[in-house]
Amino acid sequence: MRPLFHPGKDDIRAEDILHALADPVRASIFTQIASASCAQICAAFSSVNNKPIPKSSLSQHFRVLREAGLIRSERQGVEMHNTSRFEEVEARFPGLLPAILVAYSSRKDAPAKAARGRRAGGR
Amino acid sequence: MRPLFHPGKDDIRAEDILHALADPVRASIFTQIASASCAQICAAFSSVNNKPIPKSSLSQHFRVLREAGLIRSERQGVEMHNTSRFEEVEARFPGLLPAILVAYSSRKDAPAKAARGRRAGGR
DNA sequence: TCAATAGTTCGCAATTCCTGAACTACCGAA
DNA sequence: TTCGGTAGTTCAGGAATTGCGAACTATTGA
Repeated sequence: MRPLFHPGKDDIRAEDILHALADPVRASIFTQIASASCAQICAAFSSVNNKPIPKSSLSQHFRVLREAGLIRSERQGVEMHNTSRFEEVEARFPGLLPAILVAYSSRKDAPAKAARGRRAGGR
Repeated sequence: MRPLFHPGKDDIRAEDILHALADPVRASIFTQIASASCAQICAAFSSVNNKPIPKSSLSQHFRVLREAGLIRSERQGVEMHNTSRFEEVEARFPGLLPAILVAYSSRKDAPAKAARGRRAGGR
């Protein structure tokens, strides 16, 4: 198993942060990470949404978050310990994460209205 | 030609904003839009970077920005008039756009270090 | 050593993205 | 009205990315 890559604090890039958090699933994972394991997140998704996310997909999501510099993953015994790198990201891009998290938390939009008819007839 | 889709102010979604601005090219377009036409943006990219962006790609970028609710595009004679919807987005997601724009403008990262060795051997 | 648990990696299908070519829309001149 | 030029959109295909089941790796406890 290859060692997990974590970008250095100064290598964190705005586009990686935005890309990582542009996926609502990953944004949700990130907000739930107060030191949660992958399995706990997985269980949470299974119960809240009734759509259980496959663990391979979840692993990929964690990788994207990790390589964007948003979380740090360390093995602790048999499971993985994920911690937020909020402070580091905040130091590099002040105000960015709070603004994004607020934007997501304020979504009162109807839940996933199936593309809401946009891109009508779209490719 | 299909009429251009613009989401209503309250239909703007955080994930669309983040996805649209996760692309440095689009972020750059957005910051340059003080009422610029597609052709002007295109010319700007040709001169600044020496990599001219094909107009079809540019058109797609504009579409993503438009459908995310970030810009408004209106035909004015033979060319397209793009204006920022900054205030509307700001009203819906306070602080989001300023934080993102600041994050991009503060990038002092070495220009495109060719993936910086990350994802070593990565898929 | 074996079984169980947690997560990663592989491989392929599905989706999305990029871009040259063709097309549409508008304008001005003949 | 027709032609020619300019500006931008749409189409089609290949490239790149993503999603996910299956196989694999790592660690612990019996």
